[in-house]
Amino acid sequence: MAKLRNINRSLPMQLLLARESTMSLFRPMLRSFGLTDQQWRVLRVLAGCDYVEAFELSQRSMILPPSLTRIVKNLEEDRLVKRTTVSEDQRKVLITLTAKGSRKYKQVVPESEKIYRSIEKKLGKRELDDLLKQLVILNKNLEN
Amino acid sequence: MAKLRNINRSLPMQLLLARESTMSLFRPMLRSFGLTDQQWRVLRVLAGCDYVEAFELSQRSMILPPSLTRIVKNLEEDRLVKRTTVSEDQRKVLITLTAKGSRKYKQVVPESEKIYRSIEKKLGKRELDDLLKQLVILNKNLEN
DNA sequence: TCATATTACTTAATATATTAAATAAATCAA
DNA sequence: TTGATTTATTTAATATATTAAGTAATATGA
Repeated sequence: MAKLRNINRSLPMQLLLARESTMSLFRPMLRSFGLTDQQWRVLRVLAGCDYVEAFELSQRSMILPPSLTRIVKNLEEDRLVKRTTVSEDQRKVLITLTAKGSRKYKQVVPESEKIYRSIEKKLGKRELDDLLKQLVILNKNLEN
Repeated sequence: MAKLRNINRSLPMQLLLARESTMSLFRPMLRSFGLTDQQWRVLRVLAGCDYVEAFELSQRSMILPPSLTRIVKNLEEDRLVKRTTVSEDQRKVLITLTAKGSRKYKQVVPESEKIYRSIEKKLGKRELDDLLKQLVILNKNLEN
């Protein structure tokens, strides 16, 4: 019978496993702040600039527009972000962090970095840097 | 303001991006066979053995039990898999591939390998092997 | 034996992913 | 200028993820 390559030699499966074993270290911390993984990705992008258009936010947080619509709606209900429209182009929606959202972000950052450093310790700084470098190259070479 | 590391230096984000850029190459092919990513992961595990218990299938396909329940139900409706119980322990559910499921699997394998080889070509075989090796190490070192 | 705990899985509730279709504003072409 | 197209986002429908709770079968211990 035609057989597929073993899990250990499957790039998609190893990436899935790696993403999961990594995120499982951050998830309890994020949950303790009442945040989902995706909500944190959104806050993180917003913290880097004054406002972002929905489409750009979608790309930078790696969340497709339909999901983003709901996620932003939920974050808005939690008063962590605010949506506004611009008169120049009324199709566009600008999203910004509220003061409350900014405070939340500042609370999470040091905890996130703490976890990151523990990963660095487990894997070795050089090994981690090397892996990151290769992932960046892969992402560049496979981008459509 | 406390700032988080850049996306390019974030392991979770680079892994997410890498997983996505890789899977986006397989997805259209899987869809053309009427399969979701997760359904394919299930078929793939089942093809490797005569039958699997639900819990083991859950682990090996990296799908949590509640999701697996529905996915197997859908695959069963499509007549690609079959569920049976054993009299020794009536809590357990065994899942097996049907003849139709096995045919589907055999159709997908060569297409999957074709895509895999094109990735190998884009990234270079040595680079890909090296990356895989590092991911396996990461997964071993971070496993709880 | 019988109450208790554990195991294996399912159900439920909420959040997200994916694809297609809809909507509304802006742009373009004749 | 107006009808067609494009752009930006949302809605809809179905599939999956996550966490907690529920159910039924099995194992354990007094």
